[in-house]
Amino acid sequence: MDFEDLCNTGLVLGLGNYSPSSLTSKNPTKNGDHIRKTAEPSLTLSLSGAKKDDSDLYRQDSAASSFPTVSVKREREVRSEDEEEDGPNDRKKLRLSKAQAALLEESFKQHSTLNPKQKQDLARELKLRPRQVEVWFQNRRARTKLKQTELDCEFLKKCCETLTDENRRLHKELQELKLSQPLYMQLPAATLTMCPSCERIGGAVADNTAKTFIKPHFYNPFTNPSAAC
DNA sequence: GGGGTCAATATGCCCG
DNA sequence: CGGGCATATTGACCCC
Repeated sequence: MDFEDLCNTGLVLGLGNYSPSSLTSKNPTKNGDHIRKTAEPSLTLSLSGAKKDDSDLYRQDSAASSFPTVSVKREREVRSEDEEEDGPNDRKKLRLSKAQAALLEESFKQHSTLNPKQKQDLARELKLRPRQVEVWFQNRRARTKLKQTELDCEFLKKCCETLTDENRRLHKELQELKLSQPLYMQLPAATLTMCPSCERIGGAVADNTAKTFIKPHFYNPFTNPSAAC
């Protein structure tokens, strides 16, 4: 479901400051900035290798790296044979070990972005490249945001359902009230006037209808403040 | 085999 | 202008 669907119910949701733009990953294209504005600024520290190249610089280690803590090998190293021949072209799938993932998660809980020192330390601790840690955090933030978007969507959907029900209920109530009230009560209030002296309702300004039924006892000071009967 | 997950890559924007 | 970031996409891998 997308946000448009939500809005097509004919209801207008008043949900405080909720901004639909934070919802629509539909057209996220350029600006991820609404997120970043709130994120902590981080210093930059460049590693000697170029940005895009460090993966190549370190590519070999995808097979070699293991996380020391529990001497965990890579999680699903079923295909250990291929890993020997770590060709230059292959983009093998590194699977982080449970211990690595746990530590990354732990760290993410504390701060969803890393400054260069944190990145370095974490990378060292995990026996990963800083770039890998960085990528992991990027992906992790993306996952978090996606999940949050889904939750927001669910929430709005619920709101929409609730309001639709409420709207239906109120319509029904109004219908019932209309049926149970005297006829003049069914006139729009603004068309009714009440004589200040006798306190009886006069009809609307040029009402033909009011003649036919009991004089209503409403007074509209704006239409006829000093009018007498 | 196809769908899901996730690390890695590509791209574009923003900010210092 | 370079680095960091968000976002989209790719591709390896797993599981049913």
